[in-house]
Amino acid sequence: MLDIKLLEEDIGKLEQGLKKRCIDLLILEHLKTQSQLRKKQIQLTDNLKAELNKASREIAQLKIKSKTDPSIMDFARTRVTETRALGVKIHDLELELQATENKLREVLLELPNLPNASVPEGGDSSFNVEIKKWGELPKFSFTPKDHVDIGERLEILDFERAGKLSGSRFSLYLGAGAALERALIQFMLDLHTREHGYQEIIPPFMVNRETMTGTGNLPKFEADLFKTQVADRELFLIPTAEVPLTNIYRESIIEPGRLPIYFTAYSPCFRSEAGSYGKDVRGLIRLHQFQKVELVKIVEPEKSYGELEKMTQNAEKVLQLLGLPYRIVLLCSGDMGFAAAKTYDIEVWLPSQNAYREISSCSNCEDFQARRADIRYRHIAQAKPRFVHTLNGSGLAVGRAFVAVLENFQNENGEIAIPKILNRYLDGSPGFIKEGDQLWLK
RNA sequence: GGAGAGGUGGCUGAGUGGUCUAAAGCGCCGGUCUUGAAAACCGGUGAGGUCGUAAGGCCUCCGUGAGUUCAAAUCUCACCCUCUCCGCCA
Repeated sequence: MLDIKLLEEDIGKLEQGLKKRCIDLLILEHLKTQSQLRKKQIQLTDNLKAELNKASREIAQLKIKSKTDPSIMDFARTRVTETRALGVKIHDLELELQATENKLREVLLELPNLPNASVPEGGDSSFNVEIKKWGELPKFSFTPKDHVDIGERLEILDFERAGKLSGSRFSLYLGAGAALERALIQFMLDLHTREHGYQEIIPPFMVNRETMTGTGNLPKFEADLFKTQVADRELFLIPTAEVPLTNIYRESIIEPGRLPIYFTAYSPCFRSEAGSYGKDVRGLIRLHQFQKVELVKIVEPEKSYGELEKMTQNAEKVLQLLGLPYRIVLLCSGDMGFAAAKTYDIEVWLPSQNAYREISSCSNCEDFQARRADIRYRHIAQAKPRFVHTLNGSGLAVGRAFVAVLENFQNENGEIAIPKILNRYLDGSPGFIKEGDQLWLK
């Protein structure tokens, strides 16, 4: 959520940022009108409330005095009658004020975050800027197969049966496939907790409306989510562990010395993928349910951009250790997510597509989510609370890492050389063949 | 699913219609004392909104929402959450 105070304090920043986001600036006029109306209504009702409080105290005094002096009773009754009308008036004004505040909040909740100054301006992904490339692209003396062909031949993936169970855009991992997916998860979690200093969390995979609103998934993107309704209880399946992790400190003030906070979590992620019909329908690339290891940071504002660089490096490290070639792209303003102020995408090389595909997205949301979720901190004891900055990144999307391993490390026979870093998780697992210190899927 | 108890400031906990402007203790901050620290003593100590250059004033917040009343932490209703016991269950 944007800071309404920017309207008065730095309208230029607001205009510039929203323009970069391709938002019609007319909305600002509406906000200004509502904001001024709100202040007037507050002043009016607060003054009347002060009057009411004063009258009530007066009546209390009169009642005490009337015990010794009955002649005051009539006067007290008159005062009560007079004050009654005041209460009714205040009630009406409060309803009006509430309506104004609701309208204001509705608009604010639908406005995206302002892009950081370093973010390139542009309406779509063609304006993204490649800033780094890592690794050698594999050279094949044959036409590389895609992960679906490889996986189904090895009998570690079965999309037909997944479709029978749940419909399109679901996956079924079998045997060594399931073990490989699990090994990737554990490898990523171990790396982030042991080497990078993240605390591992197992969060709820279903959350309530407030939690979804805190990270910015609601109210605007309800159509992207799976929702359950049991009795009168409404719950949403998380589209990423970012949602529960970031909301852990919702509506709280973090005491001095606790920041920075680093969380990592494995979770399944559920996305409706409405509006992506026909896109990536084949295989593991775009599913209603996929696995992901997520990174979340809660930090002091001054440090958030340094933390974004570090977090991106933490995600890169996973690909480096797996030996998978990738590049990093700085997203332009039009391609960034709703809550982000700056985003790096990490894209892994997929031979079957002859292209880099997103496998991680690392964002600094600055105080956008903190303001929505009311997450504050104290720099020192007694200091006035300030909003924290929140960051999130994939570390990594497990299914896509699985795809990248299958496709980059295949040979002509459709056999897969497993990255050695996974040996400790897979050595001895059924379906893996060992040659020297090299594990194979054959 | 059934029965019962309860939700008050950072924490413990008092408060059953009007000096509640929320007691007390703990914690925290500052000070006195001390070579230093502890103890003791003294003082201070929540969040948000709004007006104001400021000092400061006013308003709101006792799980959430609605209601009764001139006046609600306190009374009424609904909901949420926590705990205990029973049932079911991994």
